[in-house]
Amino acid sequence: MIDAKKVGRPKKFKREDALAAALNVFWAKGYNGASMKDLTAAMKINGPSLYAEFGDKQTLYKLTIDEYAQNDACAPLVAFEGEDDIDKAVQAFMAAAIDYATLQNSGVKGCFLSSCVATTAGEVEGVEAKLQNAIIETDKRLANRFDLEITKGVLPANFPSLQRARLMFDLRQGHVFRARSGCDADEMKQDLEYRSKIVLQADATSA
Amino acid sequence: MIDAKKVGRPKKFKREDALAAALNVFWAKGYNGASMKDLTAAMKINGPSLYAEFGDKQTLYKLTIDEYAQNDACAPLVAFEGEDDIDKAVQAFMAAAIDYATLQNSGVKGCFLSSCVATTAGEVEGVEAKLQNAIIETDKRLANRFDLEITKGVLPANFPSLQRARLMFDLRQGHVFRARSGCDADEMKQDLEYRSKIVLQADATSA
DNA sequence: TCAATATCATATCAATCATTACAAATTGCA
DNA sequence: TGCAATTTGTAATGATTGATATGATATTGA
Repeated sequence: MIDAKKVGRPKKFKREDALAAALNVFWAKGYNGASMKDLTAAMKINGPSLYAEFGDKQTLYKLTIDEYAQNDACAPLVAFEGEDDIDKAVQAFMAAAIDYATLQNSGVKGCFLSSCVATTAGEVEGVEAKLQNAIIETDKRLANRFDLEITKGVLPANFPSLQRARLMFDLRQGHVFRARSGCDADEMKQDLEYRSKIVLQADATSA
Repeated sequence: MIDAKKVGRPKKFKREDALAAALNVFWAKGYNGASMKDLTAAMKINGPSLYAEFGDKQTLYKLTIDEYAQNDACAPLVAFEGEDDIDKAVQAFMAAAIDYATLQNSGVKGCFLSSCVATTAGEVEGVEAKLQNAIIETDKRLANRFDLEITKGVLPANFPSLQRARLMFDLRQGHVFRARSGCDADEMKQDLEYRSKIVLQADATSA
């Protein structure tokens, strides 16, 4: 079933590679700033091939949003979930987010969703829902790890998982906005230890 | 000197009103998504008049960025500085930022800088510097208030003003991104009391 | 009343936009 | 070897883009 030989002239591109290239173009120039000429050039694909494979520009755009949400945006989450110690895990999440926002091979900076896609939230149909979904899912996934730590006894039973998940996510938005604006990664990482502490401290709601 | 009568046919528009209208168009559609047709219609101005008054589209865009940075973006800062009690002041800042990101008369949501202008950071010359400047100035202005509270003895002498200023600013980015994505204002305000607490607590760096 | 001046409104410019016909090219299968 | 199937490459589509050239219109000062 995989890569079954088909009749007809073979494609010159891999769908996933073309999609990744398109993502980079949209990330760098935004939806409206990216022309079909920009896209076909970066994707190494012809106009007709692009339309045959991805529909039209708007459909391609939404596909790159899904691609980013399912892959790229997960990198910090994977770092978060892969670290055993919860304090190191929080720091790893933030460090990964900062690195990802400043060290892209393509040279683009920031977060595709918050620094680019957000612009089209009111204009391109369905984008607002995609953003909303990405936010909710990330909040949940972060909170799940905190819940796990509660069951393990590392975090207290009354630890407000979702509240702290939202906190982590919002701090991330600050980082990626700063990154898009040219802020230095190391400068942002200076506060990491402190920020991890406030995310995890148990008694902030009282006092 | 003010409003001096000049020879010639009088202008039909006020510069500041036209600029505010242009800001709303860019805010809603982004720089590339906003056409000159959109702009002239919203500004109630003719093409040639627009070019005579504001130069070209890019110059107008940069003017709206300055306009926003000097006026709109200051609203939460004014709320922050106008409240005597520091805890209430921090909450007022965040509440104002949330309100401003969700209750625009024009219907646009989020923050113009982080939800729209950021997209053009790498493409439109000078925008990255404007963003960088806005960030640094806001950080400073927030920190100044904390420094004042230190001299008043309300906050301890070793209170890390700039660190907490950055924290406040980054939390704000989370709020405005959520707002742009359609998140409810009241939902975001639920965490305000807690978030103010972590911004102001003195002993988070130790422990 | 009439120049002088400045803005308004309309029409238009070349360039670029997203999208698509059309024909050549490349494959599998009969 | 030739046909059917599929993609590629080129070129062209009409629409829209940002920006102007032109002339009518409105106001001031003499």
